[in-house]
Amino acid sequence: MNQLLESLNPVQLEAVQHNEGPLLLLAGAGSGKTRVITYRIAHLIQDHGISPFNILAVTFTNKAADEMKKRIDHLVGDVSQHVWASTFHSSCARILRRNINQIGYDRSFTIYDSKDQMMLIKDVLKTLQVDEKLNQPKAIQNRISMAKNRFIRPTEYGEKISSQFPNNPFEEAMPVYYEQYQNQLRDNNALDFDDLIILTVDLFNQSADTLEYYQDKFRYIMVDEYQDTNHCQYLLVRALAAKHHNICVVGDDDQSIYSFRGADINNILDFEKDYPEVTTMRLEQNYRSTKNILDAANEVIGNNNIRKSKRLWTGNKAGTSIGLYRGFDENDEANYIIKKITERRKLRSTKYNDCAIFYRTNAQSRALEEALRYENIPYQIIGGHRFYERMEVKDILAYLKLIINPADTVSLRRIINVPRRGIGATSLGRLEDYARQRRISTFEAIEQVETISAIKAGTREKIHKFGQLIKLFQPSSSPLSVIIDLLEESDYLEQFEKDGSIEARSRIENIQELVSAIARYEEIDSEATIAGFLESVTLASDIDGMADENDVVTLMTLHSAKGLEFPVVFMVGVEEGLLPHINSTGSKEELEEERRLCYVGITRAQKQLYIANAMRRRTGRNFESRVPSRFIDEIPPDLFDQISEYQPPERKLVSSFDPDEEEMDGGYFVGQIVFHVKFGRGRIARIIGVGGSARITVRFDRSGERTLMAQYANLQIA
DNA sequence: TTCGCTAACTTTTTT
DNA sequence: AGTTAGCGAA
Repeated sequence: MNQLLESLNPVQLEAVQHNEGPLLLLAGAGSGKTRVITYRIAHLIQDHGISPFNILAVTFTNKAADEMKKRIDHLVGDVSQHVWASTFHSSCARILRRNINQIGYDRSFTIYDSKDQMMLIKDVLKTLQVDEKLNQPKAIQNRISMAKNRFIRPTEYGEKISSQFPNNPFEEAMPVYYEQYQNQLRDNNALDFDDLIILTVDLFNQSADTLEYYQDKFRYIMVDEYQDTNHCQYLLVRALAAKHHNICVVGDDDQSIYSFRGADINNILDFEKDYPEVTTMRLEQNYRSTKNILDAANEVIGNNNIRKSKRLWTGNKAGTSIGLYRGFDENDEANYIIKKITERRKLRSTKYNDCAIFYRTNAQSRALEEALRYENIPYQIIGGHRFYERMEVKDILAYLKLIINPADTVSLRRIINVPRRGIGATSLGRLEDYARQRRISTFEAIEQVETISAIKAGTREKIHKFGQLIKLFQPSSSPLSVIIDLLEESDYLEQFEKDGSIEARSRIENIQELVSAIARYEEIDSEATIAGFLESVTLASDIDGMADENDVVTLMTLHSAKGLEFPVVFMVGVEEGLLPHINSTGSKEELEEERRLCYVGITRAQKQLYIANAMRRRTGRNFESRVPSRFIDEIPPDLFDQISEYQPPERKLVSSFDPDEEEMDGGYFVGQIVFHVKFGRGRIARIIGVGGSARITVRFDRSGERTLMAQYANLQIA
């Protein structure tokens, strides 16, 4: 251990050796904070005789937690497995599985992901007979989540939030929606993501004994990525640390990128106020990136005002210049990246593995994927359509959820007629009416279905059979045996087997993959339960599924990239409207968060950074002209390679898009002969504006002058 | 009453 | 691309 300590720089060493009392560690990007946290834990265990049972380390993703465990294991060996290293959500789920009965929930509760949540909100709106167009479920979901993050209850919502929006019918209705939603959750014995945190805080508020138990258990607490905690998580940490004050939080206000999820940057800025006796340390030496890359990052983030002032420095050499490319469109942008990857692979033995491509929105991955596939470059995409959100996977998971928690009507509704059993919306509605009248769950109504005269006898029998199917399985049986029997008994696969299409085949493969996932889970966990598997699945994050051992290029959003590093980084779509995103340029705060996002992207790069954008980009049906991001202007020009731009080929480009799309291109010119479906042949007289919104005036042979919108004109070029 | 087909609409970031 | 509303057929 002592030998290990020698490898730390003075500040890192000081942080590792600071054991008692609150510690605020402001750790810049690439400053070795994970190293500090793991060494600190190892130091506590080995040199101070602290029991690993008394240590809680909270990270942002399960992957980060696993990584941390691995590194602690490396330092101290097997005892490391007793350290609680997990995410906020997983830790809380674990606590609630033990103690939630103290606050009136059943310990077999189900955790709803955001899709389940959405179903429930839609159901609430339907019951209240509210128009979904005026009161969008997504907006409601957002409001509720934000309220929960701020520890605001349905009863307090009106006073604390709605009152700030006078004469806003939507805001005024919110308390009702929120309350109904929460009631529904409770009736279903279900918790959403935010409930995991808020109910743990409730538990601690209501039971002093339980709180004290966990305070004493977690005498040493470490929170990573503290800048991304929300108010509710702050309350949780504060409660846990209140007795012993051995709380070490690590964060970087410059990397706070989750305010849309309720992250409160004040949690880090105000830590010193909460704990007056706090020791604050700054890790400002960057070990990750070349000087050029770090200089670019520093210059960009220097334009933010709301931050603790600091400047990262590095002893690393300047390295190569930053590549900047302005492509013709998203396909050209993708081709540039592929060219660079292939080039590097040939010249300097860069592996695919070393390369990552970051974008602002998931939709941007499409063009990149197509290009990579065309060139046969192996890649993995993090996020987007997650495996566990695939329709067929969710169906099977819903079966499992219903087996362990029959009160879960969201899952019940999902599968009662999947595969088709001849139980339609009308019968289901009658079943639910019956349940509502008797104040029983829908599943209990199924058990009494023979007595429901409103449902036809034939359908009653079908519903009864469905009930029997679910009751066939024991919640306590081994997950693997249950899923195998379930696939057999439910005839679920038959619908795809009959189909035989590629799509159906891939669905069957996905279910097989789910079975193997359960098998793997059973191998790892000696106390495997269905509930445990479902929990690990629901709380898994995109990043958790990332494989670092395969030689593939990795694609992900800038948000997902946080905490990672790659030798070669490509940032694409660095344009106004995308980064900063169009929806986040309303306020100074939002814009600064976009800048931090850009900063996070830049600082992921170790050796080489490429920044790319496009002159025009396809948005839905149309093309839009795009302007380079203001963040590019914030990088000193001398850090860039010679700036390259799309060069139109001599002859007309044989493009990869189909002719229909080509017409919506701004590639018209005055004097051009064009054909219109209705107006026939004509010559372009004037063009006002650019891109899809341009107005083109055409002098038609038959019908005279007409002005058309470029995007709708549908002109054939002669 | 259930089911399958077509057409329209939407995409910021996520535990 | 994936969901959803609406319509006609079984």
